[in-house]
Amino acid sequence: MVDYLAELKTSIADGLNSVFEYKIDASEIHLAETKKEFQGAYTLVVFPFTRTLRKKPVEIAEQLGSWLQDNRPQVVQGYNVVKGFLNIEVPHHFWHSVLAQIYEAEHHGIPTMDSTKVMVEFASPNTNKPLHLGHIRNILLGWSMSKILEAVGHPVCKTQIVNDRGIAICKSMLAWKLYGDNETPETSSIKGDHLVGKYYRKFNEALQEEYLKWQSSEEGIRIYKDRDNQALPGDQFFKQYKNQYFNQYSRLGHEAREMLLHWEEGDTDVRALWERMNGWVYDGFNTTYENLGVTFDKLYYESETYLLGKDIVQQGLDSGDFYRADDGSVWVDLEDRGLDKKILLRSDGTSVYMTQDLGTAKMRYRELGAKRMIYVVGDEQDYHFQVLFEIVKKLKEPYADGLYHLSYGMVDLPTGRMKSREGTVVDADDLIAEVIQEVRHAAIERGELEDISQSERENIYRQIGLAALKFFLLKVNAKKRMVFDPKESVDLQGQTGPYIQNAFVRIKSIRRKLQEEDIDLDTSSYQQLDPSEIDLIKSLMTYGETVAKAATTHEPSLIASFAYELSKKFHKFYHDVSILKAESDSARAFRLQLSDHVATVLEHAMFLLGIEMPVRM
RNA sequence: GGCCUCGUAGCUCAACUGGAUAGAGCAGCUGACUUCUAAUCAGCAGGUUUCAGGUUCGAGUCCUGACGGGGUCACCA
Repeated sequence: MVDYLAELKTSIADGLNSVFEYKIDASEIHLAETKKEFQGAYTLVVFPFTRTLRKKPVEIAEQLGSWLQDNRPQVVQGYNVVKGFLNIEVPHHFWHSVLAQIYEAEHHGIPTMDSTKVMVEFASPNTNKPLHLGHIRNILLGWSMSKILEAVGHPVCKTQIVNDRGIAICKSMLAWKLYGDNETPETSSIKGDHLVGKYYRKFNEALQEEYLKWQSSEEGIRIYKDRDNQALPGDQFFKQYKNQYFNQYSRLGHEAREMLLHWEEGDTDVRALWERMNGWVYDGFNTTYENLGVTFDKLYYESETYLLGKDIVQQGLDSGDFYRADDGSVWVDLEDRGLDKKILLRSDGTSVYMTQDLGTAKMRYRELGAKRMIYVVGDEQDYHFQVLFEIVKKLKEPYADGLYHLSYGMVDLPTGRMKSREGTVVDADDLIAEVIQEVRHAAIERGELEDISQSERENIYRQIGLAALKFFLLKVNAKKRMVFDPKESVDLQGQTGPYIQNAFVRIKSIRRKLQEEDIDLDTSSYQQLDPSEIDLIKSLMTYGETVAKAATTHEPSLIASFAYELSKKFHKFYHDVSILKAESDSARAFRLQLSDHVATVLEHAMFLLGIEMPVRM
């Protein structure tokens, strides 16, 4: 659909050739949209040609413009030159044909780029506590990325890896055993993941209490006296020492580690408790996922993958890519690639995180046949993935070039980082409930939707609330750290999800008014388009390439920006011209077609973000 | 400290990868609903793009350095 632009580029290339005998491929010509303070639709920057043509920019632009107007009148209606910028005016009949092309285009004009299978991993929760705001950003980014990749032709496998084992869940289990009094989600009516999180907190409280007592015990006093840095005050010393205390002196620490050992040995009781409590957590997570509107195609559990990767280590040793240290540990040296040495097997032969990830990648490649794998993980793990990918390259795995870390920035609060110790972590379930509640309030105040059933109304509140939340998180460049202001996230006006939904609802409302009325579909006699109409068409034309770009750059925020811009232009159009009471039948038909298409594209763009569109609001 | 990363309006974010007078939203002020949904539109105000150099026709964008924030440098995950 961009046929028009292709035609324009070819014309420009022809012009450069005939006027200046300058040969250039049309694909190398870069056109920008003309800024709104100037006349014209598209702009060619002629500065780059000045050097080879040895002419002043204005001369080049003038001669080229004049040639285009004379020799390609069907493409270029007029032009003007400002400094080195050639602004090109497009004949109105082109907008008609462009709209028609857009209307008929398959897949909304999104090009099919690649049909390689790709795996996207976008959730990796620990089972010792509920999901929070950070997980939400992670999940939404991954979900959107999956939809975008599907839109350009990839079969996508959406995966989750559950960190279901380790010391953390043992802490929750131990605390539950000690203080739980057999409490279950049923007896307490607490959501399963929250209940397990409650005991995780309980463990840390108990540990802290125990630690404080220890600090004034004989042993504690002795350790403090013997500290290396004598200048360090007590509270700071003990803060630093906590980890060591946990591992060496703590009774609770000892018991938790015992439990982990029992778990690894397959102790029936421990395993039973583990399965039971993890089961509660999964029920809880599933509710949250359902509320967020996300699903997964394949689940992986760390308890099943944590031993993987040892064969890869062997393979690396055999090929000489890895080496064994004197104490038996296995390492990889990546210093020639600007990285460090990294351990892959401990001296006792057990695997580390990296080993596990190597094994999991290989397993996924075999199982899913995915040569491309995208890991949606926070930027604190940038280095880890850099190393992981380098190792895979070193081993020349067939999927080595298809690995990508979609790294996103942390979510901060206006008060700073979320800190579980300070209780500032924004809980996922609470947050979802709050945005919906906010919408309910606003809707009741506006007195809208009173004529429909309670359940329909609630569904719309849910759609709007989630749109506000999701759009708020997705409009920001994924790589950037962002500030989450709870007040702003429930905003329903301005640059928000509901603003976009509102544009859609307005169109649907017009459609409802039409009923069975006949619409004259002949739009050709509508000649003089309104600027707001041209603006809309120009936006619609770019949808396909926007999606393509979002796919290649792994950047859902591009879709969010697009949807916002398109809605903004629609609201302006809606305000400036009358649709149902248009000045002529053909104007009316034209505007209806245009509006319909805006609705279709908006709905699709929002679908790529994982946001539903209500028909009323 | 080494490496990575970010720094744009009071606040939250854009800026088509080097193009015109740096744009939106929120917050503030002013106007527009008997009209197709005002969850909207129009306007005012708000900037030395952290600072200092450099590259060139042209820099928020590229290079060097400084300052400031964040991350990461475990036989943790």
